[in-house]
Amino acid sequence: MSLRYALLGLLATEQPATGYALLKHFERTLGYAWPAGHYQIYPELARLRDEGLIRRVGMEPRGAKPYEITKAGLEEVRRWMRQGGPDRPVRSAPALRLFFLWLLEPDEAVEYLRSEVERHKAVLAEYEEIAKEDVADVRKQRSFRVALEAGLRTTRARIEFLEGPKPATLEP
Amino acid sequence: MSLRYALLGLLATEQPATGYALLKHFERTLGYAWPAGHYQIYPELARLRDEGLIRRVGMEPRGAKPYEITKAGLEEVRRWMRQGGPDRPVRSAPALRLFFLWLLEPDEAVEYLRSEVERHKAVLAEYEEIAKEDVADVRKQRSFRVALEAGLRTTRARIEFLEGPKPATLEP
DNA sequence: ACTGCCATGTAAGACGTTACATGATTAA
DNA sequence: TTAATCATGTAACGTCTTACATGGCAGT
Repeated sequence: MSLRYALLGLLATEQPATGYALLKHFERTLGYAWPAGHYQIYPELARLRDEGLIRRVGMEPRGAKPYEITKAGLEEVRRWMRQGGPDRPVRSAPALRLFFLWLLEPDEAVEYLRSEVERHKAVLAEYEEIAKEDVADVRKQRSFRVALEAGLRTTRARIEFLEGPKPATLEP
Repeated sequence: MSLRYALLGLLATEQPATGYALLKHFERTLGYAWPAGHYQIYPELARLRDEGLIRRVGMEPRGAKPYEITKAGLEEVRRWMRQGGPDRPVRSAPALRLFFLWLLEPDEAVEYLRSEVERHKAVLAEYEEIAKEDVADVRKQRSFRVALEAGLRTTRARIEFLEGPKPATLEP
């Protein structure tokens, strides 16, 4: 049920937007917190429209359909922000693999941890790229910087952990 | 598809175990990385058995059915560990909410961040509890301590972030 | 003409959650 | 005998992924 709030939140931030424009936001930033593809976005927008939480406005060139959030939609997403959880718990396959590192030969485990460091460093580089580009500092967009900062910090913490002296713990 | 590897990994770690015993492991430790309920575990065990990755052994008091991993199962989970991703991306509703903090009044936002700190501190306390109890240090269980340490570190990083000076950023 | 990106949608299947359902054993 | 915990399962429903499918417009 979080996808709808992601869409409502984006539409509250950037008034009229097409499904495609929203998709690009997921690819660039939001997707790090809640990934979604076009196959999910278009049907959900139709549902939100049917429920009166968003509405179609005008028309754009290639059959693009811009939407804006309604008063009811804004109330709905605010309600979600206020009442908070309980949310679906987070699932992470990389975290799961840590439990079973002993199944690998020690050198394989070391190699695995190294590859994880690389993966995280790539993510970090993407975050830093976004931090550079995204100089927008109007009130509405400041939350994006808060979210970005959270991403930067936890990613750095993971890298620190992965580069620490754990491999030794995995010897026989 | 990660649930099956979680089950195979657990069965590799603790030889004969019933579905119920595995469930308890999810509740206590594994669930922080990959939650699962009995409604998922029992059908998946049946599938793994049909595929010859685990097998039934003996019987226990109240209709409990102990399983152990087969050679094929061990190979399968090792394969999963080696080849790594691509995994399904992580979804986090709390991370999503950070993007839309501006929808709340500044004092509500501060209150929300405070409640998140509390939630994370509660998780941290649970991790620390597990760290105390779980003194098992046989080879097979050492990976559990690695996973635990990862959880401790990222949770601490999030608390540090949430307690930092962000609220100011959210003023009008 | 062709390539690439813009832009939207659906169908089938995999995966996950909630609710329903049942019975065995132990401790108070 | 009653409550709690052990122990297993299924059905209906919701969400997510993969694959299929289509057309508009711009640049080369």
